[in-house]
Amino acid sequence: MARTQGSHSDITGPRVREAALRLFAENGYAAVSMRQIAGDVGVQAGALYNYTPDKQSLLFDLMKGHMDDLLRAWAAQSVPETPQMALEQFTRFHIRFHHDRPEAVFVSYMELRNLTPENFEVIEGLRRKYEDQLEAILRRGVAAGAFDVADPKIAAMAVIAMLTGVNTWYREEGRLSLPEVEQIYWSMVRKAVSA
Amino acid sequence: MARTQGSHSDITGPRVREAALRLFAENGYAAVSMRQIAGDVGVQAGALYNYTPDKQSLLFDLMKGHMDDLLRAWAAQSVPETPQMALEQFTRFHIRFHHDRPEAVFVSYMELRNLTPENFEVIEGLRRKYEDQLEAILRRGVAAGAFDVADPKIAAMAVIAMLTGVNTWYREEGRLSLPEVEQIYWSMVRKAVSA
DNA sequence: CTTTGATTTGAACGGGTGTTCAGATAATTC
DNA sequence: GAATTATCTGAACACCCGTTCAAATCAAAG
Repeated sequence: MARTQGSHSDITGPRVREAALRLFAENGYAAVSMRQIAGDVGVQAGALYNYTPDKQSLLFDLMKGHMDDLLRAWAAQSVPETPQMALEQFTRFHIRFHHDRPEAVFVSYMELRNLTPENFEVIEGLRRKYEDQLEAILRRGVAAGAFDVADPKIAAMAVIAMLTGVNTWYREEGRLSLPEVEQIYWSMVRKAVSA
Repeated sequence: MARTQGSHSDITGPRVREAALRLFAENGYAAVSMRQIAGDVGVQAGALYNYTPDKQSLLFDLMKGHMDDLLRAWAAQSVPETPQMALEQFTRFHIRFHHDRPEAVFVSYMELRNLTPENFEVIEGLRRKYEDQLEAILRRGVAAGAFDVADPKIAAMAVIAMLTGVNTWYREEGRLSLPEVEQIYWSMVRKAVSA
């Protein structure tokens, strides 16, 4: 018995990635077995190897895909006129984008140490690229006299850490809507770097 | 062959916890085996069970110990006169305390999902207790007209996320000393919640 | 110096791991 | 409708897992 009715590469491939993402987010990369992922897809473990060379590549592809999505979505934004507007755009963009894909965010932040050194370098490079976007905004604001931060690089790290933290506590059914959260965080970010 | 010269419970016990903490921080709870921990201590795997009933308790005890240390150290501080001074105290305390024990911090934030539900509840309760300390400071500041935050609870989460982020990038050999980092973050925190 | 009790070993338990692959099956092509 | 190709199964590979426990060893007590 093999190949149940209606099965296709185009269907199984994405389902493998979806199941892996969900299980990695829920239980952690090391705690999830290929057999678990396969079971979730409704297939035997061996079949997974039609879609990934190994477990490590599955993790890496998920994280790389997430970082690519992030940078692509950011690059697709319009360029605001002032540093102040750019910072507001970044704040709201970061909160929304991360809110929309909590599993990918969680995996990308938690499973860095389970990447091989080479794969880690790639993801780390992409992350730095994203951080550089905010740092550039802050530098422009300082140059224009709109912001006052002692160290733009560190301020960028601080702001990103603060914004990413939303994912740890925000619940859809909670007392605040996402726009309200955006507003609260934008207010804090604006003041934190204000001149 | 058993029990090599000079071995004692008082020595092996702490060494087990130290090895477990270091290995959990480095590779993650699920990826570390009892045999690895034992090997690090210089003992066979079976001997570990003189010091912990099981692997889960080892993780829980490390995390519980860390949270207890945190709350005890915070409680030992003097109570400042103004909300502004209290916030500065919290900011500097958090950065220093977390800087001093990066492994315990890392494990306590990364391995929450590897706790049993009951153990998770305990750790989560302690964490909330700590967050409540900051929230109380913010509320007092708002009541006194010194701070302006739309939502003290969320502001507390935001500040803590920002401060804890220091651990992800700070390096002893980096270009900034810890007092300098404290100053930069205090400046941002102060402004972020300012009236 | 013997006895006692704490400490550790080493082997075993049942079970799970990532990965490979020949053979079976189903969809597609001619 | 037969041949081809993509897809999947099921079993096997060598190895690692947390935990238990009788037996061995060592430190301390009498």
